[in-house]
Amino acid sequence: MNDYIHKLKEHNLKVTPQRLGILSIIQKSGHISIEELYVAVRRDFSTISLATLYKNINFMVEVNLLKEVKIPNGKSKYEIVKEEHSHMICKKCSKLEDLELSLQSVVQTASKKSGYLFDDNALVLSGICPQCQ
Amino acid sequence: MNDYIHKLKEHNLKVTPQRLGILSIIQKSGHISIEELYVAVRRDFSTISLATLYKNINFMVEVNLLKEVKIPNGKSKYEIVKEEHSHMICKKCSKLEDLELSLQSVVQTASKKSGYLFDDNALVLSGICPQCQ
DNA sequence: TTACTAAAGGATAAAAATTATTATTAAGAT
DNA sequence: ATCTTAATAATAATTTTTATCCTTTAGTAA
Ligand SMILES: [Mn+2]
Ligand SMILES: [Mn+2]
Ligand SMILES: [Zn+2]
Ligand SMILES: [Zn+2]
Repeated sequence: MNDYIHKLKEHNLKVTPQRLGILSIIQKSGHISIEELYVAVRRDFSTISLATLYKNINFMVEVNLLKEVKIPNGKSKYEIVKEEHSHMICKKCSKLEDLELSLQSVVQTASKKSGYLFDDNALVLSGICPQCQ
Repeated sequence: MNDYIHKLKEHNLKVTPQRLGILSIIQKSGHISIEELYVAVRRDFSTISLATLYKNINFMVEVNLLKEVKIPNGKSKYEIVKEEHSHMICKKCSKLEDLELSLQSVVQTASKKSGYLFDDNALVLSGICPQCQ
């Protein structure tokens, strides 16, 4: 059936229709902001509370089911956690896309240079997408 | 004298004591959040309005005198614009540090792969700093 | 220097974003 | 079917950011 059920239970979160609805919309959209998400979720759950949405987003981020993507000069978007990846954003159309890119050598260089032990990274490249060029 | 005077005039912003104070504190601190900045600025300008602070930060970001650094799981910090660089943040002590690192080959690879034309990037590596290890 | 003008500052209200509270509902367990 | 606890909805409160409006001041030019 739905994989979210498993993921939720895995993290000791009860499986509610609201949570499944939220996750399904985030999945479908790829990346979505809180406001966009609220509008979308309300199409399925007209009475859902904004507080419920915030609480769930926060929970899910805490248990690593969701990830916040911070956008330069823009509002954060949320996505379902998957393999580590970077992002590209188009300055014209504001489209946000995934980018699979190995940062291994960069991270290794950084670690050697600084003495830090890194276990996470966030890279957003900004520019103009092919369609907008 | 002070280099900020030149930078402000360059961007058609009037040179006020408040602005010089704000810039001087940001410079000294390296990276600073709005709240921290407000506390610090009020030591020099006890009556400065929070609105003035926000307005100035926004202006200065717009004219590229300041840059906002968005931190994963944390509040944004601001810094004086300088050469392009990346950042490292320690998950234990929350210290934020600059990291000079060439992303040229990564950006080039990304561009080839995606067709985007990139002119900006934001990379934050998260981990444990040497002192906290 | 003085006077003028537009921009900037300060006080405050308003708006937007997020979190807290509390009574009701419902998921998961027995 | 019942029970217990967590989740939801409604709402208030808090926090963050922006707008308004009046006063002050920086920059300019007599
Ligand atoms: Mn993504
Ligand atoms: Mn920096
Ligand atoms: Zn585009
Ligand atoms: Zn540390």
